[in-house]
Amino acid sequence: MGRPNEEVEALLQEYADLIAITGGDAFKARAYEKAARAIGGYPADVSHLDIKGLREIPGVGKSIADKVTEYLRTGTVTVVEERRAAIPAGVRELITIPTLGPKKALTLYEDLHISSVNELADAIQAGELEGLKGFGRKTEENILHGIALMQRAGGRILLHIAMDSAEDIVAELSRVTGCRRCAYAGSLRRMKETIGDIDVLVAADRSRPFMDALSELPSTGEVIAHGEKKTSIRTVKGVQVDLRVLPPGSWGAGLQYFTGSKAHNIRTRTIAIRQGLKLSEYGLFEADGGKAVASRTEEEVYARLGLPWIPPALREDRGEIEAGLRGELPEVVTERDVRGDLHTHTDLTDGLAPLEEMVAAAAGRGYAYYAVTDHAPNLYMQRMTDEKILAQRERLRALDGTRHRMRLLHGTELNIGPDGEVDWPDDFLEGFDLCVASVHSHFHLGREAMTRRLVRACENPHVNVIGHPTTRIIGKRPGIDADWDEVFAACARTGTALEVNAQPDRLDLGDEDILRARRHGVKFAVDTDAHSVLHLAYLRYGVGTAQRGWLTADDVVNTWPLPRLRRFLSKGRSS
DNA sequence: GCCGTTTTCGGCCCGACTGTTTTCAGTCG
Repeated sequence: MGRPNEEVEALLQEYADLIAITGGDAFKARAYEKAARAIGGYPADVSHLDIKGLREIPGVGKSIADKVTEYLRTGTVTVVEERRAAIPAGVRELITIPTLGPKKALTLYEDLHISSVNELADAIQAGELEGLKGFGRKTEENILHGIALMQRAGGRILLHIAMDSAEDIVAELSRVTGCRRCAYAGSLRRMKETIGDIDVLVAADRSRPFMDALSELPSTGEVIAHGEKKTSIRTVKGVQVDLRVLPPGSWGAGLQYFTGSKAHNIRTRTIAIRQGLKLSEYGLFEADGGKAVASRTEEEVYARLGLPWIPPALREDRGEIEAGLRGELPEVVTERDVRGDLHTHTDLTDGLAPLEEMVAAAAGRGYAYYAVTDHAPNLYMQRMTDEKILAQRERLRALDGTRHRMRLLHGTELNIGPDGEVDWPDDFLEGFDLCVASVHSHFHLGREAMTRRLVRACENPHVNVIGHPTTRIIGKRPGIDADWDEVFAACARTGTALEVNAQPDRLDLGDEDILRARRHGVKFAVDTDAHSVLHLAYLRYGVGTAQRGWLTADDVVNTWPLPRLRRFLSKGRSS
């Protein structure tokens, strides 16, 4: 069930929330938040650290180190339990609603005894908030909107949460005697941005040991169904997992069937029918007589249907069948193609790790190049100055080439102001190897103004990548409104790449927008926007999203060799 | 609660925006 670091991070974050809700010292709450984040992003396993080791983590002092130790030893922390007893869990849930923070949550709880999102929605509908101090009509609207946004995610979970659970379960089941194959399928394998439930497949002659093993995992909270062919459980984190055990001979057909999507499978089954065949999770059979013709591998099943093997990320019935039949399936970009990350942070701004550690971790991933792009001054809270970024450049140049010959690029993440302006003048920007530029404020300009703003940013001769272009946060904040076709055209015209931001709660651009942008001839940068060493591994989600957008390596500038990338970054200026 | 051009306690990411106020509190990035 996740790394101990994540458990501790969640616990400390919860404690911070509880302090905030109960009106405790805001700085104390922030101290816990900071420590939570630092522990979550800390490379070493906290359960292997003693008090001294824990206190070496930035933001962790005596008190927090003691609480972490208490948690690791006993599984609980007394003071956290006390606060939990005082505040129902549902009250904490309230602050996950955008625009609703700890103060309003406490008012709702104390004055109206509201302790869940549903109760709040009902109370607003019933007009019970009228007259409550600080809650006007507009606030009610915003809250209802926030709740709707949350519910639209429909209990679906983010990709990386599902992936962590799925990989744990696959690892566990793979150890069970008799396991021939084990893998996750479904929307997770297709790398959809949110996941409803996790499908796990096992190939084995006997199903019982696997059904039992899943039911008995420590991460299993509740067994929903326990049968011969299928077992469903809910993890302690509330994620539903469906396990199916297939005869080894049916592995390929089963994997194909349970990977979906439904729309893709309808197409493959229709093709089978037209050829006098029948396709099911057990194999491809002759319609009359039922003789099996293919089932061992996915390749075999697709081949018998006259199709090449189709990468799971493409299986959405968005033209992949037709392209496959024509032999024009794109060779989608893979993680191996990526030569470097072009958007990353260090502890000079809001990253957790120092420059040297991020660079060492990047080198460990085998990158040919790596860009450091800390925040620029207009994101005031980061307190960037000319002196600080230039000093970082010195440090970076000194490190350049010392790590497996990986080349370092010095960049920055600029802020795109409401009129499309950025933080520094041209002559200062000239000194960077590349500039990412992103929207961090003024999310509610009108469509026209927003479009003009983004186009102007593209036209800046120093802006190379538009970071997280829509600024959406999945399940929390919709993307900004702009005439995207016009923005995409501007990107193509000016040689500005669009980012596919790999943070699992962003995945921005998303697959649909990528497909649209690609038609304009835009180039892309698949970046992690890493704020810690661990985030560098999020690249896989960005690549998955890029694949869902049908991108090839040629579409993605950070798969290119460095000289070609540098030419792109010069935007036509003589360098 | 953590941290320190620091040894003992004061400052802690700072500014903008929104909505509810009528001078400001709460939330967000």
